[in-house]
Amino acid sequence: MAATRSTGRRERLRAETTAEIKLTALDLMRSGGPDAITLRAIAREMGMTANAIYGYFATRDDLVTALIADVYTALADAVDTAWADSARRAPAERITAWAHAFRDWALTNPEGFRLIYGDPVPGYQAPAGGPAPDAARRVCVGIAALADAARAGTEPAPDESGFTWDDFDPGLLHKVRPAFPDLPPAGVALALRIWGHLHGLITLEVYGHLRAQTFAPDKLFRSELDQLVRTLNLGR
Amino acid sequence: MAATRSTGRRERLRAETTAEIKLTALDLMRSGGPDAITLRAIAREMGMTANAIYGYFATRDDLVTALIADVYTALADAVDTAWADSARRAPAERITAWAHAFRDWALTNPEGFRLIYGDPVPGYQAPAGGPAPDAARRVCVGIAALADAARAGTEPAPDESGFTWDDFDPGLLHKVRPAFPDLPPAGVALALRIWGHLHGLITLEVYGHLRAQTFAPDKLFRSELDQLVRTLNLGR
DNA sequence: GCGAAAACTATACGGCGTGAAGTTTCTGAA
DNA sequence: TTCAGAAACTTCACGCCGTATAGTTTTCGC
Repeated sequence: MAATRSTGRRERLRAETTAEIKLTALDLMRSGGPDAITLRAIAREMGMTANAIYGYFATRDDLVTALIADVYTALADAVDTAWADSARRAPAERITAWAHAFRDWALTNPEGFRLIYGDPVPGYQAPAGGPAPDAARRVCVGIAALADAARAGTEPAPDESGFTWDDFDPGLLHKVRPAFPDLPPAGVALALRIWGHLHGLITLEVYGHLRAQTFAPDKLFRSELDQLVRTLNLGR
Repeated sequence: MAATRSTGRRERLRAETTAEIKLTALDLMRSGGPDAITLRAIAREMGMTANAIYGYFATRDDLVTALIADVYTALADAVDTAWADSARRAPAERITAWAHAFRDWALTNPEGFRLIYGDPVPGYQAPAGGPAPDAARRVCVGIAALADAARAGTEPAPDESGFTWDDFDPGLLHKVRPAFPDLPPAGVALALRIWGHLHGLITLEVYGHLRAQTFAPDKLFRSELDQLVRTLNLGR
């Protein structure tokens, strides 16, 4: 017990420093973009030496990986919350709420969005399996929920899509199928396609490509959602 | 005349070196990703000093901007060619051809795609107006052509979208409206939405997010196009 | 109180973009 | 043909970066 308490103190300090490093990194990212995440800048900000950080993260990439996981989790939390908060509403409204939560998070945290989905940081190599597969799957499952909610409002179309379970990552299916037992393979495909739709519009907007063409990206996004709801046969 | 010939020679050498710099940079990008584009590496490859490049590009960002313009032009050429080559086919097939050309180019040149649409290079700041607004608009016009081809196959739906010409960049409209005089504002919005759909799926695929979830991204893309053709009322 | 482990610093290396100054090469006119 | 000047290019320097190695200080468990 005494030993536990002692190591507990060390571990607590360690955890605090680890958290401070990540927080400082996120601060730097917010003010200077993902490129501003440098070990030396973090150390400078914290009044340490750059090498001290190596006691907490083996390499800069490890730190970035941890940041991606954290930020991705925050995104997943945001959309999950929107979904849960709209539990009593109609599917069309829930889908709209989910999608708006997704876009709002991205526009509020553009640097975080770029960290997750773009080239995070100069020379960064994502570790095998991706840095935040769990959060990524949470987002996918969220979209599967959209697809499932839609399916509930329409007759089960004959599955002529040609998709089978073998087309999808087992890790994803492991999360999706128990949650939505009636969702067919084509439903998962639909979910991924919807993901692509939203991701594309948001990415173009976050990276400034959309704003070069239209002054009303929000109107465009709403229009997209209207069309989505209509496509899913949820009525307007 | 003599003077012209002389300056002509200097200018020719200069143009050749400029081209060699860009070519070397693209080579480095292809083999090592956008991050590999460094002045020193280019110079090393060319047997010069890094500072010699400053005689041709004022900063590294200027070089990157020129590269983006070139690569974006290559992309625009690729999709324009696909569109032109399918001139005698049905709209549904043309749209499919265009979209496949877009995706094929992206998958064949993932580094170029990331250069255009991602964070091009550490610390790169795009100049005002974007590096390749012309190529970007060419791509947008291409998608407007898709939307216009679709519109031709369907009755003009009452425009309840709420879009007006004021919602769009004049530079874009300047190219789109003369080419497609009957396309309403909602048609431009549709074009941008389609752009978003394709861009999203392709981006997720190029950045590896999609492959983490499905083994059949191509099937997914075809499914997306089927749905697009159906949505546009172009028949199967 | 002490030995060990953990946390942290100092120094160094090579790579990066880029500024300033110096050198070579080419050119167009006297 | 020679020569001033411009253009092309090199050298050196600075301050960034990640990170490896070695040394120092602080802290903890006994």
